[in-house]
Amino acid sequence: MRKISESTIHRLSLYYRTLVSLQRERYITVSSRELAKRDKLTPAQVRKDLSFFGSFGTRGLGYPVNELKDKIASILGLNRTWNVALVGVGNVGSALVSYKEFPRQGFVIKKIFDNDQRKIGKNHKGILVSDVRNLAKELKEDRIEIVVLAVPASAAQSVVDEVVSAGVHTILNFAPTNLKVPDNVVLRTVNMAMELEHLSFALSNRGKIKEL
Amino acid sequence: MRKISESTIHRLSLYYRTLVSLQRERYITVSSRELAKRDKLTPAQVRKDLSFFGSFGTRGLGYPVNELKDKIASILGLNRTWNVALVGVGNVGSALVSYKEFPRQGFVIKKIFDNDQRKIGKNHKGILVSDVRNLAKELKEDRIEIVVLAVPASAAQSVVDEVVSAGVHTILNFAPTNLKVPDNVVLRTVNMAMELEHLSFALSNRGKIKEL
DNA sequence: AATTGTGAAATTGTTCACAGCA
DNA sequence: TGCTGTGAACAATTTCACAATT
Repeated sequence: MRKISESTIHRLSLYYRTLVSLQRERYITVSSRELAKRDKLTPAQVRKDLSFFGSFGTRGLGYPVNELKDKIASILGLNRTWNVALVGVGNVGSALVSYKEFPRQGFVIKKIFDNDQRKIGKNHKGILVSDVRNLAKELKEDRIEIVVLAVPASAAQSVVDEVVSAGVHTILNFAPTNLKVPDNVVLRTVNMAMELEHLSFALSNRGKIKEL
Repeated sequence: MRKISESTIHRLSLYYRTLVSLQRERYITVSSRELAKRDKLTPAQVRKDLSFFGSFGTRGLGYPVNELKDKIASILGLNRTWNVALVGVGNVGSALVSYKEFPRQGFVIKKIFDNDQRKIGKNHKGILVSDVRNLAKELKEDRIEIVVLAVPASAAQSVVDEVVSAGVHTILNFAPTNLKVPDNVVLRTVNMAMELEHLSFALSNRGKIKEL
């Protein structure tokens, strides 16, 4: 099977959301043209993306919404639940605990860690905050598969090192810092300042930007 | 001038951060090799990117850290401040108000809006929360240039419509929904569930992913 | 000697255009 | 007829490789 690029995965995520909407709107089938329109892509792109995974469409008719949604869910790993741990329950961490899309898509926060004695032992949405000193032990005990990092930049690298050594190889980082991880670790960093920089770039360079 | 692609802007943001670090580490010059290493890119890529904007480097020596940082700051529009308004001060909004990177990079939250009477009039980090019913008027009065949207998905489209009609054409959206905007509006959406989907995809398809 | 700047080559990603099927 | 699936054409991006410069 040909490898799938980052941008294809991103588009699959878009298709997934659009298919959920179409399902709510009682669509039975959908054409590549309609999918493309809703996600601001071209019909050819949609067909190319989907043809990666087999022939789901019916010529003349389009794609069956339910089936396609389930197929994409399964490709994205959304047809099951994932054990997630959150490290750092400050401003960003608290927002993430309440983020309803996570459980909806199967991302279940099983553990919360912090290093602040005032927070440890407290309850966040039904989850007791653990002492980060027990991080490695508890990550293993609870078979955590994904760690979400919402600690200050200064603490991020040492937490990552411990997470990795505890055997968790999939990390979503919200700390605004570059982290070093071994090659076998999948690390994604979300940096909100960098998102704003795209906008200030666009404002500063109206017309020079190629695509949104 | 050739147009700059999305991914080039993203890399410029990376370089900017790395140059800030290098400055703190008292580097005077830096080679494309060192920059590439820190940002997990290739030296050729770094040189190609930077050569877009002129010849800053010195052959045999590398790039002057301070000058290059300032140059990239100016390309990204970070050499000035931007008036930002936040709409929605729930979990995500509260986190954004406290996000220290924003003011550091010149993104100054001048106004906060909400539709919850219990929140209106209250103070968030020194900013009074305004009634969202006055949105258009106050966006204009305060010459807001960027709006950050942190409202529930169900409210997002109507807020966007009002923001656009008030003349603000640059929006960062945290609501997990697809928004329609006119072509002249720059809209970026950050969807944390989609970020996690990349990770669940990676976990489900170890080996099929092309790049991180 | 070290490192930039850059055309040319290689690779990757997107769109076209049409055969094939319901 | 309408729409998928896909090889081929095209476009964009990345990497190579080396002359130019300090």
